Amino acid sequence: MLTIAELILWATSGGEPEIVTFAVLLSNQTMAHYTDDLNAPQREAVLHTEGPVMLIAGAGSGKTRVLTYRIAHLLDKGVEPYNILSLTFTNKAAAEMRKRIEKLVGPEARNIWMGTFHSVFAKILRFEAERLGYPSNFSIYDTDDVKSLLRSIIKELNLDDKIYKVNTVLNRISGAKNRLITPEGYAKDPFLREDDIVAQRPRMAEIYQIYKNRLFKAGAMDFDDLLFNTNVLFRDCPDVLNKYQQKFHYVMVDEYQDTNLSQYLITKLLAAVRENICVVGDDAQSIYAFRGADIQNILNFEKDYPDLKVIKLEQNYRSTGTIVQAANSVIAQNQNQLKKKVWTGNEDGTLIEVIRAASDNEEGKLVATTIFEEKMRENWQNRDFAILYRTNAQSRSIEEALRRSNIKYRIIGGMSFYQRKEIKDLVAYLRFIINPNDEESLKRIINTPKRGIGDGTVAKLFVIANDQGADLWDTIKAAKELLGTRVGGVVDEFTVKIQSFQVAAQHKDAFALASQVAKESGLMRELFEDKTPEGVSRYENVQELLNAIKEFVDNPEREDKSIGTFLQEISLITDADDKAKTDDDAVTLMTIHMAKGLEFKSVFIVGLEENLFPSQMMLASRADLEEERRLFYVAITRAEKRLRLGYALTRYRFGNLIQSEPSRFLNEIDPKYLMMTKRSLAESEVERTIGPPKKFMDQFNRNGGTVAPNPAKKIISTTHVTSENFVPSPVEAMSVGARVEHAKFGFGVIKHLDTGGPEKRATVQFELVGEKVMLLSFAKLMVV
DNA sequence: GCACCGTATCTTTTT
DNA sequence: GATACGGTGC
Repeated sequence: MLTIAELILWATSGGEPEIVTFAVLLSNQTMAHYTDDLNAPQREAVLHTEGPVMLIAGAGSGKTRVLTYRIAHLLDKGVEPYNILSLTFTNKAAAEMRKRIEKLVGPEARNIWMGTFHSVFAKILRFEAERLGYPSNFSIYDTDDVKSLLRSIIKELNLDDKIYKVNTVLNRISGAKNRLITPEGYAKDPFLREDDIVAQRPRMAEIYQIYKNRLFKAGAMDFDDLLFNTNVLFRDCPDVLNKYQQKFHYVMVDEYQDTNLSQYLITKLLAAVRENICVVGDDAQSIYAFRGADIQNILNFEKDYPDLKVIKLEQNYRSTGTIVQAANSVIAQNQNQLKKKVWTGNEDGTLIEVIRAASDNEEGKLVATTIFEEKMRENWQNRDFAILYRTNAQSRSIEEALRRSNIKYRIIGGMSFYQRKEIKDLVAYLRFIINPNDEESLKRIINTPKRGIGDGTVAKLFVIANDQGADLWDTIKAAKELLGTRVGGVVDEFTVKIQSFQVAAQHKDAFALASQVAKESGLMRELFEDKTPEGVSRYENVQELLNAIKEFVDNPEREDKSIGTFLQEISLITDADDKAKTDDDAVTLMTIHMAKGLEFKSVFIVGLEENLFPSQMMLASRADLEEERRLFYVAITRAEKRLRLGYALTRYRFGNLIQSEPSRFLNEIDPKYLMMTKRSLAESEVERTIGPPKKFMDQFNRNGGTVAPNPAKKIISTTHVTSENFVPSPVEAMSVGARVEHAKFGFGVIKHLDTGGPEKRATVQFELVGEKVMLLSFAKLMVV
């Protein structure tokens, strides 16, 4: 029996008339069916296809479902899939959406233009490269390539690399490109110049200019160029712009709050003719300002399209009431935000647990044991859990603990497959074969495996190529004349080998070519001879790359099987996209940034410490701190059922121990949603050596936070079981010498009353915890 | 030209 | 605790 989708497909591809009617009927039913499980604003968003639409979609509000249905609805209405452009934030999100649309409407979903800004426009640039003077086989430089090139330039200019730090230079250039500032524009900009002069690096503009020239000469683009050059293309070639304007009848942009100026302009240009543009965003989840994202794009949007339809999705279907309200209480502290009320009909669920650990290692252990217990209790699987952190470096201690507890885990982010040295080496060969001006690839392979061509020789060749304006490839082919016969001869052998590969590339498919290169370059032999475990693993990685190329070539759905296309695709793959990684049942570890858009039953946010989260670097301005807070908001809203917040009192950083204080963010959650668990195995030891984490605990107690009954056997000596008839006494009842009971600190005597300040305060000598100063308006004390 | 070793700096987050 | 760079000795 055919599925409805298949029927529709059959009908639309020319079935018999009766069937068509039947299918249309079914199709309408399908519509009715799939709009049935949408709420009113969601349905409106799906059905309102013509004209500009902006969806303000709160966390967990079913945004992906709306986008999926919306596209399915367009296809249902007869829009051709290749007339739809859908831009997502990650390749994974695109793949996921494509899968879901395919379920609804069938295989025609494959022809929708769907992907990240970078991948979609890289594809377009490849078609149109000549218009910009680029080869269509242009290389895409990743961050490592870019840094290496910048290092060379800084060195060649004889600049101090302590002042001109590669990362700083890269950030400056990247920031400029994202705002569409050219090197000439950079040099003229008084603000940029002022910044650079203050920072003692007056030659930034010059570096930018040289960098740009070198990329162009190498036939290479960096990530930012993919967007920058798309803008140049559309500006300088109106016919090309017109072509794509006519092509894309419907444009959709997900995660609109994270677009930068460059991306904003591209979408605006593409949608200018039909204005069928739908953007989806949530200002509360804007976490990429550091990459040039600008919330203003959302505000500008209303100005750009006066007849804009704004739809707000505010009902959260993902999380418990507690989690939603806690998240709201956090984000409410930001001044900059659009008005929006996220709510949920879900039950309140359990309180959010705060886990305090003595050290980062203990934090890992507590997380591991908690996961173990919860898995048993709820019968959940590893894949239901995620551990989120601010920086990649934090994964180490968690990994260690999970390994010891035999809990399977996977790490998203960090070094991806395609960043490994052995992979990059082989990829560099392939890249160089189809683009022999690719300077960075040449640097990588000219002496790999070792063939006696040292840094000095390579530097010499680059100087010749750059000074005389000659092609890099022509230069090294002439090595024999340019260098001595000894080194020149070796370089010559290398170019001959490359040329033989280039010939092979003419008639062999990508897989055959890659296999030949792996073998004849000597890369495989070198790795094969290394019998250390790392060496074996490297050898296997290269095999895996070859397998991936084989799969690429064997895929019948693919029309373009050229090695160039393969290289382009892998250069834009990130670790998060790796499908193999999400297949087995494992706990997920990743940064909060990577977690955006995902959801898990049980979420741990760890490392909630001042200077770590919020990050030290984000404390300077309110805007930065607010971005950190949005990041915290994103983290909280990943959780469906359970949320736990962890912090450690000590942590290794740089390899030496530092003390940390609980994050201010802990104080920003309304304490009525929190529960303090005293799980820490070494708790008493912590108190003795470090003292209680005063700031957070004080406020926590004062505000009436809940302390959970200790799940472990040991009761901490400071825990007090409140009397049955405990009722806090009014402030007037307090007097010096009175014996009082406190919900948490137990019994004590008031030593001193201070009524002078704005708040009445009492100094109380407790039997269990010693002397404490308490604000009477907050502290719950009962006179006994 | 290359292999080895000590030192400095680094950590925010990503396409 | 890693990596990248400079210095040293072969």
